[in-house]
Amino acid sequence: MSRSTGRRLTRAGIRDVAAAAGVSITTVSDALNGKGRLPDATRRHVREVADRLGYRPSAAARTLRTGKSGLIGLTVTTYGDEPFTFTEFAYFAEMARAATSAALARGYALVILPATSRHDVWSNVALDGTVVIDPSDHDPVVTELLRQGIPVVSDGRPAGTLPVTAWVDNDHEAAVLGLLDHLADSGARRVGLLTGTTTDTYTRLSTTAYLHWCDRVGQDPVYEEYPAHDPCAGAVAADRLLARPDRPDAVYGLFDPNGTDLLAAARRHGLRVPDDLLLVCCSESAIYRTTEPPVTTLSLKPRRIGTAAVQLLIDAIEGPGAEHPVERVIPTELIVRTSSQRRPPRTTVSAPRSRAGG
Amino acid sequence: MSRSTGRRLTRAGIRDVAAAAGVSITTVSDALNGKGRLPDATRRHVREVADRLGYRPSAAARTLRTGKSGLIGLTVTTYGDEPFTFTEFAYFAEMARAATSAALARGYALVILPATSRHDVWSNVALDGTVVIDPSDHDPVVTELLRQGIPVVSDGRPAGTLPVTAWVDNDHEAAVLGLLDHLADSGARRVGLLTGTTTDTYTRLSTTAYLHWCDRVGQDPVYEEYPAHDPCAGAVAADRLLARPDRPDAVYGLFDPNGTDLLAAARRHGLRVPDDLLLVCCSESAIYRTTEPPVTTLSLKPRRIGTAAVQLLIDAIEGPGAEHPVERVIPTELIVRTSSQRRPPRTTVSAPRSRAGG
DNA sequence: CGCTCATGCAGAAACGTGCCTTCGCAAGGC
DNA sequence: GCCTTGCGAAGGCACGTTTCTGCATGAGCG
Repeated sequence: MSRSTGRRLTRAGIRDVAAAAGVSITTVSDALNGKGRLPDATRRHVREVADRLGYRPSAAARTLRTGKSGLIGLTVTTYGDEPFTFTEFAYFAEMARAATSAALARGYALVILPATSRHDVWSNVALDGTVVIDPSDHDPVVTELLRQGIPVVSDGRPAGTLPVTAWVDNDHEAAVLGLLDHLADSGARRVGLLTGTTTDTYTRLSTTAYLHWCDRVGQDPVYEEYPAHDPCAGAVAADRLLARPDRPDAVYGLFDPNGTDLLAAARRHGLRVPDDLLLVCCSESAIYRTTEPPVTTLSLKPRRIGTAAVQLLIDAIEGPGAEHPVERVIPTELIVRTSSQRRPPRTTVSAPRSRAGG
Repeated sequence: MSRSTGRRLTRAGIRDVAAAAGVSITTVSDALNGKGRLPDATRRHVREVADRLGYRPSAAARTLRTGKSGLIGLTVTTYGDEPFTFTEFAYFAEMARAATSAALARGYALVILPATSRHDVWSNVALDGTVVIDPSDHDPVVTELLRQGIPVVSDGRPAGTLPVTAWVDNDHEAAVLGLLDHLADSGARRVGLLTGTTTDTYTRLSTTAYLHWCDRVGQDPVYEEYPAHDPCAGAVAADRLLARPDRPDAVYGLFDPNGTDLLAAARRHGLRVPDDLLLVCCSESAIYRTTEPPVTTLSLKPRRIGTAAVQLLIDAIEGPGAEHPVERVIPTELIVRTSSQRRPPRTTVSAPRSRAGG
């Protein structure tokens, strides 16, 4: 009745394929999904008819029936109201890219969602699991997802006792300690830090590692803070750091743009890099290969982070998860360039924990 | 029967809310969605019970019933096999960020999908519409989507007669012509081009605009091509360009990293910027504000592109689309810095079509 | 008083799959 | 000749929601 009228108005459904092929709905479903016991002739016939009608199974109906949507959420952190830290630092872009690639390779697609609790949009999409970036201690979104039985993998070790399914992170303390040792090996007498006012785990761990290192080697800490989400504040903070009476002769910048900011500040203050000032910053950008001089960078390996997070998440989705959260630590890489070497370079790439290199 | 057993095994459904509130399913649905004619007392009561049970409507069921998923696809171009151009150039990251933000503001979420026809993953997600980046002439994915009645908005004016719902683009010819005029105004005698071997619309339009300009001013074209997806090839091509016997005294680089590549190449060749070589590149990166010297950049305004594309798409989804494709041209912005000025700077920002600036 | 009409709510039909159950039928063992 | 076995395929329910239709009830009105 109403079915015969909807000829070209609606997309072809599994019923139409069954009718056109002269078989039942079950047979069509089994033939297309490779299930059941059917002779190859029937399978081919059904597939051919389905192709001819341009049949596409309804993702919504399949999701409703099977409970699996093939969608993975990826939270993007928001500073303030509107803007998303997506390209603020190349880290996020690289990580998202790797995560997208890894998800697609296993038949999943990524959905970009805001870390803030935009309730309407979160509950409007059926998620098989979620990757969250640096969740806060008692993140309401994460808690709600876990309550619903949806696996959550965190990029960044959760601070409190947030019961995530798994987490991936670098060993930030070890990375910073190794990097500071490298600067000291290069002849640094007083190492300064350019850090952020934000309270995220990365900033916190890196800063405390710096303070511990200063304590260990008996140096007074010399650091400047600025709101990392403000692209202009970094240049100002770099200037402040180099204008101090206790000016450092080596600086580590926690954020991606700090390298160019510090280079520009050094030029303004008449400081030569690396002769008067040693420089390292944490960055994933390739531009530091061609700056004048090339800048030593600490890479957090966002591609490996993103890939590992998605792999762990899909493993948890497809297999029943373990009781305890799975932990995976990704090693960092210190890419040594001219800016942190007072003597002719010995090696180009070194591991972060090479402490015995006296 | 089977319903009473699934107490905590399954999430609370609308039935459970109805039973707990002592009303019918219809009343629950109407109360939560603000439809129907219900007294406020009933509405509040139902909302309260739903909250108490932690009820979350099933996105899959809603999508199946209403035909709207609240999901928008965003294609990412792939070079070769695996890698996605996501962070290759800051353009994509900025554009995706703005698109995500605009979509979320209107209650939609973005799904990242590969431009190549990964059939399984495309048909596994229910899309209300899609934004495609620079589709090829007869893109099979776009054709299939349009056949299913799904709106498609293109970033980049479609080359052939691809019947997209709408498209957003810059006026690349005008931008390049204005930029070359600016270089000529600054005293350039022979302007070179660093371009790509790829066949995408942006590269093609920009290159032909350059050739037309050369033809108009009576200059022999001087250009070098390289595969834009290879991050190392740009530095080599920049070197080639400056090593030519007919070395240009001004260069425009089509891609984001070309600025640093050309600066490094100029240093190697002993050329001072801007005294011996004027420099402009197309980039969205903030680093060119702090390079030595700061580099003039052409911005394609990816934030406005991404926002406009999503706005047009959602308009097409929610209102019945017009017959003819909607076209929107976003103006570019030439951000003039030291690298393209031989004389003391007169202005910092100028419109691309300022030709009467003798 | 009987008729209309607005109000407040319930019943039930879809939406398009996946899968569990059943069922016919032909062949083979007793 | 009857029961078992296995193959091939059909019937029908369930997933959880939206929404169309429709039934009571009480008030307004001629």
